[in-house]
Amino acid sequence: MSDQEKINQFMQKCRDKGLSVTPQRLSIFKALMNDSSHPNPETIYKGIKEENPTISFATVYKALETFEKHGIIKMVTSLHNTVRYDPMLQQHHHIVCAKCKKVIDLVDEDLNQIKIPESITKENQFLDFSIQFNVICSECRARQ
Amino acid sequence: MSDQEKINQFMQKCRDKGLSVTPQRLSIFKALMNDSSHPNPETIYKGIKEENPTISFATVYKALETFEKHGIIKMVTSLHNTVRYDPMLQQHHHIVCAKCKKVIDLVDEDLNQIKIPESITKENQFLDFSIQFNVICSECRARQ
DNA sequence: TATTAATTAATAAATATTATCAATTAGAAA
DNA sequence: TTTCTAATTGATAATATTTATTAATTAATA
Repeated sequence: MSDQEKINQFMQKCRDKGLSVTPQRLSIFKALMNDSSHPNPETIYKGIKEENPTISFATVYKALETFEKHGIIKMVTSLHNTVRYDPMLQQHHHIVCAKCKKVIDLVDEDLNQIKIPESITKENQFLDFSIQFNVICSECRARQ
Repeated sequence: MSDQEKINQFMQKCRDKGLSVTPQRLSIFKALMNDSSHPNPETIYKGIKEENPTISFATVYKALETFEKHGIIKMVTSLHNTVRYDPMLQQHHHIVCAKCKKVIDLVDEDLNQIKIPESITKENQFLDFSIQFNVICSECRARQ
């Protein structure tokens, strides 16, 4: 998809969701749309403030939150708010509630049998893997 | 494994790694060892300060970091330091460097075919899943 | 073009994490 | 058991990240 197509799609999504297309939001989206480095708000802010010297850091934060909430971009780090620890050392997977951030362990031998792509082991020192299942838990679903 | 066996194993690991077994560390480990809620440092701190009223929050932070570094516990949130965004909406997976926190996208149709365990879909509203491959990337490995 | 609700910029406040350092203590050695 | 030393702790300051507030501005609709 060309840049222009991505931009058009972005603007269409905003209209569909009732979001204003502001120059700030467009600038933030353009900074992210071809960036595969999974940047954080600060990196995006620094990347656009030359072109957009009056933009506020809080605007970047809020725009990214808004885009995510409306499914325009994804959050890599759904559990970033605080570090969380797990005493279980054996391989297992996590069921994560997107609302309340509850994390449930899932031990499942079948899931451990995934074939690790060679592209990973060729380029890197492989350590381990874990699957994150994103859900809305029954409590949160009931609460809606 | 009984609680006492877990504690003995913990103390043995500490000795093996040259870590002192302090009352504070023991208290922190005991709070975590049977806790499957994936707590954060604050929750652990609150849970033990009644028994251990002089313990400092920074001690809890540091002990947890130390345990993790030595493989005694696991961090659920290896990318918690800041929120990070991704413009790619199609299903994909992430290769994460444990050292530099670089995240590389991996689109792999085979990996998308995992059979979702029924225990997940029965109890929750399933949204999606993503596999995180933890590695040490070639740059970080070269740097060691 | 005028109106209005949404958005922005600036900044303060709140929250989370890390660093510093003097005092204390665990574990090794005598 | 006591002494010694390096590691650890507690207290707190510093930093980083995120969220809230609010007056001014602006995008989108009529």
